[in-house]
Amino acid sequence: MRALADPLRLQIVSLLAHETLCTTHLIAETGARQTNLSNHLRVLREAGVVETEPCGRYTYYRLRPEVLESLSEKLSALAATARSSADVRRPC
Amino acid sequence: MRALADPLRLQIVSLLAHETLCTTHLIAETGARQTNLSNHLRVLREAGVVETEPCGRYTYYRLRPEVLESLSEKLSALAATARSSADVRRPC
DNA sequence: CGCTGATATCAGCATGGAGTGATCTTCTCT
DNA sequence: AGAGAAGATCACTCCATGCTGATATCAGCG
Repeated sequence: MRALADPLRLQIVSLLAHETLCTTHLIAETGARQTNLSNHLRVLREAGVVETEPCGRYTYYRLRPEVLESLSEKLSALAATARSSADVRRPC
Repeated sequence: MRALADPLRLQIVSLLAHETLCTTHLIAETGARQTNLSNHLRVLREAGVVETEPCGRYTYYRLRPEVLESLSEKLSALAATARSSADVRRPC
């Protein structure tokens, strides 16, 4: 969750959802500095949201859909639980 | 996203998914201070994740499943897009 | 009414984390 | 080998935000 909570990181994830890109493309698309982008990409990498594929002197970043899918299912399950226990209320 | 990115707030949401609670219960369950909890509840309220129902001198908090559901669908859509464009790669 | 308990708000402090510039490594090309 | 580009890491600054204590508000009860 925290990895996706930053606006720039969410933008990166949206871009990567459509195509695999390397850092240079992401710099061009987002307008962010290289260092800044590299930091955010590290966060996404350590959270398992993206994976890297070195290709010569470029580094391609690809989204890992499983992670998003898994988070989506967790939220959906929470929502379902909430719906089914809508009338449960602990008395004071 | 940002509203759910905090661990304490996520805990609150998990608790509220099972039953509607008032602030006193949440204090007991989480062990957090009243002020702290009230601040987080405000964040969740302003994000539309929870809604309040004043009941005498108590304030009950209830989860709004639509919001979680909507976020879940957005993530799922992103994952689906990523899957379908897994082989799309912009050349450098 | 005043007291007490529930909850919200305010102001201050402290820390995490985002942004930046400088530097280092590694790859490619000549 | 040397130059230049891609990209990671480091060290630093600074701001957003989480936490706290004090205070305000309001409902219920004697």
